[in-house]
Amino acid sequence: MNERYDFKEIEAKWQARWAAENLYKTPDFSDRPKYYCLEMFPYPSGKLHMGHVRNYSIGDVVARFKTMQGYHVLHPMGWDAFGLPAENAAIKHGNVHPADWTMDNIRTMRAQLKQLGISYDWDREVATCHPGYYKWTQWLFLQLYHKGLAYKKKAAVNWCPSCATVLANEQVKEGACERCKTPVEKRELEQWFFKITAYAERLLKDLELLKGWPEKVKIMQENWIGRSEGAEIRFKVADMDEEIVVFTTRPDTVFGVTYMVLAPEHPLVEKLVEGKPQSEAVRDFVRRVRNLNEIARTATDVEKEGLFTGAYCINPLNGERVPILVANYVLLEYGTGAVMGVPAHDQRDFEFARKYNLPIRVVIQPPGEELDPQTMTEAYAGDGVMVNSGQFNGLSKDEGIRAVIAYLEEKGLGRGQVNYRLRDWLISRQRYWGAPIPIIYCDKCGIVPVPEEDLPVLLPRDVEFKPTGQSPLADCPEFVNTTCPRCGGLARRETDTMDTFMCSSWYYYRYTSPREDKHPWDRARVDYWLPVDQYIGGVEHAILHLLYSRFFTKVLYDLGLVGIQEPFTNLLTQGMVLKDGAKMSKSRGNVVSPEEIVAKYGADTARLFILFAAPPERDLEWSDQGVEGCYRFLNRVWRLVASVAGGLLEAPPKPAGKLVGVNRQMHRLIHLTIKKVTEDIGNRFNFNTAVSAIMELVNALYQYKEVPETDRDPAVLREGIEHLLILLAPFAPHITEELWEATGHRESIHKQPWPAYDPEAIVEDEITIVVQINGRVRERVLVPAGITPAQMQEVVLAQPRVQKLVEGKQIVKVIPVPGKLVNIVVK
RNA sequence: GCGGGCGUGGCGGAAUGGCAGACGCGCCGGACUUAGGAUCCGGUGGGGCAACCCGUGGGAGUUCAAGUCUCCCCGCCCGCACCA
Repeated sequence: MNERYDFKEIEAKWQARWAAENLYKTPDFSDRPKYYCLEMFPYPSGKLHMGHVRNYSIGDVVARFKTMQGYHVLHPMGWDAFGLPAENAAIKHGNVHPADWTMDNIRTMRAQLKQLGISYDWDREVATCHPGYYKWTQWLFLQLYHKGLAYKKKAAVNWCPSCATVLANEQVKEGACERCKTPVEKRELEQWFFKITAYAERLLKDLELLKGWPEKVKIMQENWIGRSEGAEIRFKVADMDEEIVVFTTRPDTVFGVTYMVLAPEHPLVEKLVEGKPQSEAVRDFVRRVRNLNEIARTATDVEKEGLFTGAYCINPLNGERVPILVANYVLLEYGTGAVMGVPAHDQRDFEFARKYNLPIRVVIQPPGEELDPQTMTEAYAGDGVMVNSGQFNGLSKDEGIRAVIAYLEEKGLGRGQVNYRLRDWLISRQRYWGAPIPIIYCDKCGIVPVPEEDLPVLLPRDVEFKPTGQSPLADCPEFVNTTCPRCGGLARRETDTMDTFMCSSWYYYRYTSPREDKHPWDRARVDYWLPVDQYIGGVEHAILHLLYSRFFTKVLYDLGLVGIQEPFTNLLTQGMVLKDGAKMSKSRGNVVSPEEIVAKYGADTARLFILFAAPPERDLEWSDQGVEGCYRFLNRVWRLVASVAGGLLEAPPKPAGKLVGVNRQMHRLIHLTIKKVTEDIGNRFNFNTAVSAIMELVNALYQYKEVPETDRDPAVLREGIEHLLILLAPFAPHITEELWEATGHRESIHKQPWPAYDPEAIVEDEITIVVQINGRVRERVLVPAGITPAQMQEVVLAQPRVQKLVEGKQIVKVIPVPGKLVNIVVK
């Protein structure tokens, strides 16, 4: 065999052979237990970046490992292929069509994935921009529509002026567009929504089922859903036939209400100020606040500002007249857009009241303390006893909450209420490169869904991509003009397309039957493969994609289309790939391209480094020298195996009889390594320590090779080399396959069963135990392995060195830890 | 502000409450060599000639024993952010 490790030749050779032999093709069903290993599919942005390489290397180790363990593994790949960058490229360069741009990128990135040697079943590849796929995205939209879960409404929505489209709440980070960081604006638009809020409680509750998800992701979703319990209370407006409904988590403090605040956009504001001397000032204020963008509007450090409307409302519990104000700190979108002001027991109300000299009334007295509104420096939100609250005096906070709610319900003044921060999912996008929303508007019949047999509603190819703020499809008469499916009259198509998160909310079902054309998927196959056993991807999708996918799955369950309630049993969120302590980015100029690394060192080195440099959840610091180290290691493996490849298979596959000395030690290490690598991959996904165990095995095999041939057992050497290759195979599939062949094996290493360690092999006759005196290591003793704690103690105390050290001291206690150490406590 | 995570050699990182620093990088020394930035072997937390002592962000505590558990503090990272 070749003296040199020629990765270029080897990797090309095996990639071609694997493809020719369909090594990674997955039959639809099998008697073996199934395992669905899925990595988040990429947006085809151009070329792979290191984050992709990390994601897919991790997934590949898991898929290969599970396959070798005997599972029937589904490991597919596809493309989240609709989206803005394609369209932006078309706008920028003029002559490139988003479809062509996308397909070019897919070709490039598919080739790159193949170069990495990832074990995908490419026959199952899907692309969300393919009509055969988005037909079913549209079909699913219709199912939601028929179920009343897709609806159109006019609302103040997040508008990104740079992307020239609306965004879902989830796509707004710190008041700015998640994609381009442009501050978002509010626009009143009529848009399509999915009623995800109808599933808020289930999405929250079922987080408990997700035992295999990181706590962090579950907490983020929990916070995002933002459940809070309280009450809705109705305040009558004085001298007017109107009422203001507030949501509060503290109905026990209603007697402490000293004012009422409305959001500037609250629909009642105009009515309240009409004809009042305050009207102009209030209108000015509302206008000013509305013109601010989200960042300026919602930053916490913004000074609270408010104005009196001139109107009053009536506290339903004590009949008091309280002034109604408008203020910038009240949000229309949350609760009812109105807040009762209880300065004594809410910090925001407290600050606001101090600023505007509004009265502060204590209605909860903390234990062992007397709150005085004059001297208070902050609101008291804790538990205590109700005071100044009429019939409720003397109750605790929690008793008060229950009692007030009961009273409100009895008198018809309000009711207990659960509120969520989660809003409905806005799915309309004023862009071209997405799945058209399958809806037709007819002057006679109104909103008419496209009949299922007319799907897909195809995207027209020739469209002008001007970013005008409305969908480019609106300027395409051939697309817009149609006939009403109901009355046959002239009608217009919906021109907005769907949020691409809709496309990615169901792709993991499609992989099971990617070319099915009568249904979105084959039910038997979905029932067989789903849920995904292991999902792997970046934590940036903790809310967006993962929440939407959970929502979709629950809807599909309710529609009877799937039999599962949660799509992803186990989730692994991989850390970022950093260079010089920062995320790789073009603007920072610290990008390392996978292409260059693969060209210089090969795919096996690239994969190995990425898996070795850090555990998968943690951020990974890129190191060129670290890559060199992994390359050196593979060369070392190459030379080791090359030096013994010749007659390796002439030895028996495993040693027979009782082994002694170096042979026994080597045999033992082989099995310890099998144990460690199996546990590190299988139980904890600690690939870095698995690799280091394999490195130790290689170091030991080098030593063993130097042992004179007369003292060496060729069966042990064979066992060591073969297991080294098998254990390394999921990490470095090409070099191990080549060496496997070079040592005389006929069948692919990737079809070999994962080895089990022999418990007999790892037992020891003698062990070294540590002797501590007052917790400090003072001696080591070699003892028989089966020694009892009492014997351990005896042996240790008999050691001359121990006797010397405890001489003249009193032994207070001796603690033997079986098989490990003995600690002697002396005074 | 709230929630979560992290802090260990020169660096990436190992350590079911039981020998801190596995493995790799870097560095130092040696071997081979005309030469090597290839390869192989050895060394490598700090102090001390040594016995020993000191060391896991800082401080306290629990324990025979703490990187690991508890409390307080400091620093960095991530998420949410006036959510009533």
